[in-house]
Amino acid sequence: MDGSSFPIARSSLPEAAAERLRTLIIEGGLQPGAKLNERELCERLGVSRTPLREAFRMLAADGLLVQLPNRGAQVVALSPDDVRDGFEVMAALEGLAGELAVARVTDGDIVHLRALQAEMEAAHAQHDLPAYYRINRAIHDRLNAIAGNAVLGQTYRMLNARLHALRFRSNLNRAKWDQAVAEHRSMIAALAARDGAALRDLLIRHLRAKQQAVLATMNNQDSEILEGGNE
Amino acid sequence: MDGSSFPIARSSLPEAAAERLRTLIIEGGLQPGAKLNERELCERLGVSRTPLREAFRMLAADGLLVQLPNRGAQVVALSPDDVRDGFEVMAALEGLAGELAVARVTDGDIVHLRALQAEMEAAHAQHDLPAYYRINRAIHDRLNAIAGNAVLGQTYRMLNARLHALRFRSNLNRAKWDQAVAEHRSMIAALAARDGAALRDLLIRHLRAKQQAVLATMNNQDSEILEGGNE
DNA sequence: ACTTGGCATATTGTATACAAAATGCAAGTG
DNA sequence: CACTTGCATTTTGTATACAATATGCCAAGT
Repeated sequence: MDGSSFPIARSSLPEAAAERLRTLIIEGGLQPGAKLNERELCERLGVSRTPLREAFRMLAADGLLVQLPNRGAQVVALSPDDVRDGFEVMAALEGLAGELAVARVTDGDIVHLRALQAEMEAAHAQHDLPAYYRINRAIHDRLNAIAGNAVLGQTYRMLNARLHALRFRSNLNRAKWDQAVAEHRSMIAALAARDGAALRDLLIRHLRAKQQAVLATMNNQDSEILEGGNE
Repeated sequence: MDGSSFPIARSSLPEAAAERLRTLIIEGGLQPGAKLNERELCERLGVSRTPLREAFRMLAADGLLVQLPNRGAQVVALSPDDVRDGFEVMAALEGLAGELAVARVTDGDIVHLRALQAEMEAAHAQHDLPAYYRINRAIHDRLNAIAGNAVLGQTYRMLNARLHALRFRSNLNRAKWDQAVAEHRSMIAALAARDGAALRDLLIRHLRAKQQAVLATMNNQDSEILEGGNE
């Protein structure tokens, strides 16, 4: 369940195909709602239909695509409700991660997180949005790792994959970005102070802000997103 | 994501096979740690290997079995840590469900839940443990439905499937059973009073109690569970 | 002109044949 | 006698052929 006992490697053709598809979906190479032709994808990925279909099942389980019976698979198109719901659950999970992390965090962890925070502030100062996203994700992943709950980590990653595609499309304005960076600072402070309730609160509010930002962006681009991407 | 838009049916051979395997695993027909021979299962389920393997992928995504590369699939054997972690996440999710449910619950829902509660008390009075489990599950499912968060519902069901197998094996003693029934009564009261914080608290404590019960049972039967099932 | 039925095509679903990898056993060697 | 090494067997992984289902088009009828 935690993956720590896996002997050495964990690669296989279906997993590799799933990974390629995952990044294609998340980074926009495959538009939401696009239907996935098996043969075409077979050629593109250089695999046969059998492993590709297993990859489909994996991604469907992750919620990245839906499989209609006898009608193939298509990239999931999240409705505003799905986004609202997803972030609500993410907020609860992150809140739990915060509470658990406080109970297990070491001084070394704090040092590490402060270093990441410094990197984030640098990226912020240089207006480097991709770097910001990367470091942001690293911080949240780190927090989950500190929480030391394998099930939480797995659930978190799964949900995150689904929502990550959207965050890429959210246009973070300056004020919100400033605020997000400040929130991260407070979060690390709460963790260092071992204040679980405060950290939980901060994380939930942080996620709510992200939720609002993404929903606002979605509504602006709604027509565009809903119409596009079908063949 | 919420499944409400699915035209009519949702059956297919892989799904049917997955469903059969799921119940086999949950109800103990397949022991934890047991390795699944593809050909043998093909004959037992009357399907070919291709759909069976897709069923494997689905169940692996649900965390009900693990797939080792080139070494087949085996029923997951949850460690005590996995159980602890799983219930921790379940508690957080149920807590969220409680909060959300308070915001959306109707009087009709309350009537329905009270009816279920009455059934539960009857089962309890008659020492009908299977009925109790069934109704218990119905109540929690209902609460999740009222919460109206599709992502939460899906995540909940997935985790629940994993832990359900264990709950079957937990030997509920009289005192704990009494307490659980009483807790359900309080939960419905809190919901009727629209007291989200209280309901959240009750649910989390309720899950913690279950966690403790299952963990205690696991430790008692540890040797049995860990040794058994590998032919 | 619009709908409806049926046919041709394309696409998904399943079974199976073949390839590759792992497992277990036996024989040989230190 | 323990350990290793190679072979035979079993089991999993992948490709592909065949079947079933859906899709789109065209024609015929209202």
